[in-house]
Amino acid sequence: MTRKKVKLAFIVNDSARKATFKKRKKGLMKKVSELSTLCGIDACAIVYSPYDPQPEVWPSPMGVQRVLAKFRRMPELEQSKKMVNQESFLRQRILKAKDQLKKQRKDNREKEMTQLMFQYLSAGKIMHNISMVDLNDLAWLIDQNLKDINRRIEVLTKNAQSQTQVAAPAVTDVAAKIEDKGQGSHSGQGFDINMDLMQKQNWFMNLMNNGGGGNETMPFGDVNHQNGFWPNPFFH
Amino acid sequence: MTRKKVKLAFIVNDSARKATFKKRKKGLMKKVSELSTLCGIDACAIVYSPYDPQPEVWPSPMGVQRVLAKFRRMPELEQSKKMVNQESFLRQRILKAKDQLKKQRKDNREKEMTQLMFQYLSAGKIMHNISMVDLNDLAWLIDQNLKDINRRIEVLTKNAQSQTQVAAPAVTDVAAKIEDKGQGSHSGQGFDINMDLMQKQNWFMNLMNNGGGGNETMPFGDVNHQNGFWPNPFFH
DNA sequence: TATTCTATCTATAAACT
DNA sequence: TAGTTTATAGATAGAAT
Repeated sequence: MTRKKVKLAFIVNDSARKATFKKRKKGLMKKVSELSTLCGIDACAIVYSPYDPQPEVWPSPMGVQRVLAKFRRMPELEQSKKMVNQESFLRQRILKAKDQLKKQRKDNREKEMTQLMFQYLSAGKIMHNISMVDLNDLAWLIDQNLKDINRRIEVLTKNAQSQTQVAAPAVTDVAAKIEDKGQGSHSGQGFDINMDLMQKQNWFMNLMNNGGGGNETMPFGDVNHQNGFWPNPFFH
Repeated sequence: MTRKKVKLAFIVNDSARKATFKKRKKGLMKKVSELSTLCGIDACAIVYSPYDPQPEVWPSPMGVQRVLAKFRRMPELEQSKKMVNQESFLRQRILKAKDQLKKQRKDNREKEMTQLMFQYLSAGKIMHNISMVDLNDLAWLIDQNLKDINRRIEVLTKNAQSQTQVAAPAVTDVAAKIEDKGQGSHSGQGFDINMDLMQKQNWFMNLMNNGGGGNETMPFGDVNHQNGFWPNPFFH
């Protein structure tokens, strides 16, 4: 079937519009009824249609009259406060859609970087033609993963002291794989999981600046870094 | 998580009620908005809550006033016609629930009989302590299956004349399995897929009446049958 | 045209932050 | 308490009857 997401616009086809009207009016009335019952509040709805001279109302003519009276009793100015009108309603929805787009982009970017990360891990060699921006994000992602692993290690360490010796080396092995194959052989050293963020950033920058030769690159160099803040790069 | 089906009743917990109110009011307003846009009709909603002295309305104070004026202009008697009030609304829902229950029971019964049918097929022997009612329904079910198979055969026969010889025996084999293992050996005969419904009913009745011995039971006997109508037994 | 069916979309209860 | 997330309940578009 592959039902499409409805375009929120007047339905031109007459019979389709009538069918939709019937279904949605019914759904709407049910919603009003539920809202009123669940939350114990006064509410009413009035719906006019070309299919019937009478409006359809909820909960009843009397109920509507009562709520209307309450509404009319209020000064005009008060009525306008806190109200949901069509314009502000649409603005809200647009804003929400934008937020969702932003979030989606962030998620996509994160997936992209994860894929890149696994390419590094499985290919076992340095990829060329990767932009500075990608490397930056990739570094951030790896850092996040290491943090997660460290948190996990802490938990395990607390739960069973004997497991510390098993869990910790597992982490350094994974990181070392990038380092060893890509850089030549610093194999004895492993990846310092406590190395600060700046150092890791620099490692990636050096990797980048030294092109593909890479044999003399020191992965854990100590060159200049601009500031002490490493923002989440996925918030573009 | 296993979210429960909401009981449609006043939410006693204050914070839960407020949270639900906010979510559902927003959802409701969206629904009114969509109904109005999609179907190009006049509609309004007014919601009072203890959380705000102002009512929340849709589409706007002016819009509400306009719809209200239209509503008030109508004679009282007219207003009451075709209206959805709480009572008729509930009656509708109860009726629908009853229909659904009925349908569910029918479905359950059909599944039960299907299971029974496969027990016959796989156990390869006659089950005892099966009620007349069950046998009746089972017979109906098997008959339905045979009809389906025959329809299928017809289609295949039309599509490729050569397939007739392959498809037709497959049917008789399945039916013969019940017959052979259960009854002794009438193996050469097979199951006459064109046998009329009455004959099948009688076959089951005979099966029933002859108890478990079953060696001398003629499955396709021709004894007395009360009427020529075999209703769908699942409509209890 | 109305009703029924069902795959899919949407609303939202409950858990989590 | 309010906002966010996630999985399920509910609504409904489009097709079939």
